[in-house]
Amino acid sequence: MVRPTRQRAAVAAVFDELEGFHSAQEVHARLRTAGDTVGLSTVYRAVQALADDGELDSIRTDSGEALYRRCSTQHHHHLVCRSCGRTVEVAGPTVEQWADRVAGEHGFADVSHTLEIFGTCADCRVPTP
Amino acid sequence: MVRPTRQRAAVAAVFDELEGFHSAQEVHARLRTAGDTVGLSTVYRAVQALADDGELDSIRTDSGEALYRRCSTQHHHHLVCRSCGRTVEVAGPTVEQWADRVAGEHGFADVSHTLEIFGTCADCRVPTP
DNA sequence: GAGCGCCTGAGAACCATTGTCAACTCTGGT
DNA sequence: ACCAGAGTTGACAATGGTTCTCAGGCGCTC
Repeated sequence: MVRPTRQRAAVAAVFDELEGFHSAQEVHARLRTAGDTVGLSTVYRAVQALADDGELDSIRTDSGEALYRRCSTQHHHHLVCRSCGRTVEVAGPTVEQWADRVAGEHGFADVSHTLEIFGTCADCRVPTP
Repeated sequence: MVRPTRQRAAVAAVFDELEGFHSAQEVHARLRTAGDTVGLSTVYRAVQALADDGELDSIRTDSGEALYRRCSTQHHHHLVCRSCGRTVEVAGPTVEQWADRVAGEHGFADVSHTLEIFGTCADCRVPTP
């Protein structure tokens, strides 16, 4: 049984306030400085629980750190700027279908997939003369 | 100055022999069992150097482990069995184009992407009666 | 062959993440 | 309200991939 607790609410609240991706460590630090003492383990657990429930979306940085963010329930992918980290959510029915079809053709069932697109966004691109 | 050494050649050779993605740890273990003693640190350095040179491509697993593979001239993705780990290489021109187009629409340049498909292969699926 | 640097490698350090476990706190039944 | 039981918490230890350190090794050039 999942029980609503102060700590869980606190973690969820952080993602309501913040835009974009944030690490568990960051959430923990933020709660600490806000005077809201929540154990680090608890933050990790809460964040993972939220991710399991589909309330948070997670990606990995190049350094292997896990980042989470409040996301829409519908399945989508991310377009991430290599320079400033800005992310755009993109939906791609085409890709979903393609992935399912290809997997099916090879006899794979219960299919899921991960897709991240990286690039340099317009703001970060240096206007080379 | 970059100097060609036995160790670096050994690491590069591993990726010539192997298909798909492999971790630095795995490369190290493989060299060890092959009687080719190369320090773990050196494997990490070699792998990163190769990645910097664009000879290897890297991704992160869900657990945060870094995987590398030889950049084949031909771009493709992987269909991985969750149970036995069997992988199938799949090419998807559709996806490539879609990714480029979507990125372009959002003003992103210099686009790359990672895509992995997970599922349960026919052999591992339990024939539920 | 000699000297200069880059390179190597064993181990320690690092750090995000996960595991442990006793104490705690909801929740439902009485 | 009270109690019992089960989910939760949090300080701390442990884990594991990756990086750092530094003394010694080795390739290159002269």
